[in-house]
Amino acid sequence: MTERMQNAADAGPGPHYLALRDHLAGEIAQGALAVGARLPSERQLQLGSGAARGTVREALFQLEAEGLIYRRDRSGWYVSPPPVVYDPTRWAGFMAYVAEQGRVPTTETLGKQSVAASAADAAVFGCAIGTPLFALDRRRAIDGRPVLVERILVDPVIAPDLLDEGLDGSLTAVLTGRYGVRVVRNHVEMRPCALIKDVARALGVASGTPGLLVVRRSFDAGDRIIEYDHEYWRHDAIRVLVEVRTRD
Amino acid sequence: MTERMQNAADAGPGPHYLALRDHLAGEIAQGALAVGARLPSERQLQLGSGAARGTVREALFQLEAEGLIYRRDRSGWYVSPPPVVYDPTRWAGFMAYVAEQGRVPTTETLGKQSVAASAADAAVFGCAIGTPLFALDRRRAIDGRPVLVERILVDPVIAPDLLDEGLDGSLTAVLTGRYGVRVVRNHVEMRPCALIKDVARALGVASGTPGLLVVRRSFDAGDRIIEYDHEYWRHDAIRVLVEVRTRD
DNA sequence: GAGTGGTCTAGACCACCTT
DNA sequence: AGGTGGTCTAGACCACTCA
Repeated sequence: MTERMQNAADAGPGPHYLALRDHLAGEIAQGALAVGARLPSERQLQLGSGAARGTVREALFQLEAEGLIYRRDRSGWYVSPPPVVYDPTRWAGFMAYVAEQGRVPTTETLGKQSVAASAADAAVFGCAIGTPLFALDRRRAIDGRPVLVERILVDPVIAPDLLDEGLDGSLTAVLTGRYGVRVVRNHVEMRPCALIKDVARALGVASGTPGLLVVRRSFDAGDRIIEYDHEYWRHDAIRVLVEVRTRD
Repeated sequence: MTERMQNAADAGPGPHYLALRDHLAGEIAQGALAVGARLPSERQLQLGSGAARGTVREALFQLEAEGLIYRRDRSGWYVSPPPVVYDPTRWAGFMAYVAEQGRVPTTETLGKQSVAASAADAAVFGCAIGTPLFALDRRRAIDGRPVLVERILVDPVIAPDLLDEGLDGSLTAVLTGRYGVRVVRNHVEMRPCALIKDVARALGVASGTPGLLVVRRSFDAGDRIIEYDHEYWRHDAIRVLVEVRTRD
């Protein structure tokens, strides 16, 4: 379907950068450029295509936006691995569902600290601005490639010694096992965004790379917020899937 | 949070295009550039900033990727209206949930025809390749601004005279009211994509504009597929929200 | 240190939208 | 017809990665 709707009318000549895009996309589809393979350098593509470097880069940006390739800052362009499927209705934690799909998940804690609640945080936690909250910054990778960075906020009242725990696994498991918390409701919000500044740096991507922002809020039976999580994903690493039974 | 994580370390000078981005983002935040307002032309921004036009365009692309502005092909750059919230678990149809949010939805039928099932379609419908299917192409707008184009496939066996119906409203309503179909399960898949070719043209955007692809499949109680829908959204027009009660 | 992508310049012509 | 964004060229220097 994507192919049918978006590749119709391939006939016309169109811009040069789209011709180069089609050429590279073809090599990826045919396997001449395998998953994870590095593309020729921009200057080599320039020679091969006779275009200016800016035009070559436009073709590469197009493929990046489509999720076919990605870049490692100042290292090169590479063919993207297939995305993992994320189902917010069957939330099992990153480590679990990535492993289930035959991939190797890893988590790295970038920092843990106590921060003062911003106005927005205070609204979510129902506390006063400036109230201390635990903030956990993590980077997660699939098959060694960083795919997201996240910041999780937790109310210290719920997990007083959280920052002393091992936090490279499932945070939900820690909250459940160690603090007896029971999550009964998840609220998940998603939107395309651009990865910039800190986030881009942490993921090793160029600022402005397209991404997906996933905001998760977990609540217990008393509707207390348990986790407030912002995940910045590389947009080509994730596919969201929701399965819903219509209520009668 | 977005602000906290992404705007930290604003101190450094950084690239010129990010400085211009910050300037324009500030004007939008402060309301100096109102929602729907048109930005100065690229050449005017060039004069104001002393940068080359390519640099100005980089700043604009950045803001576009963040969803703050959008372009009308060869007309200009405009401040994006706020997104509508889409909740696949409370699926009520585009016309309904857009109106609920105080916006004005419209639908336009671009074409309706019988097409032969592709290999992918055949797999979804459980039919042979080449089997005739009804295809409905529509464009939908919010407050007059086109936000998505879609192609819906329906099995003629389920709705034999579908193409003779009025199809500018809710298709699900037609299938339910006229053909007695009952949808009990929805399968929704989402991923960032690039809007290219036909889709870009139909939305009046430049090829390569970032978008969101939503694929919906509806099933009845007998697990027969009722609707198979591909929606290509402008990425700044939609925000996905899922609310899930954890099963016990 | 060689090579890579990241940023930037200063032009140019075109297709298309707007008036 | 004039202005807009879309495409393209042919350079340049820089920050960074990698061997």
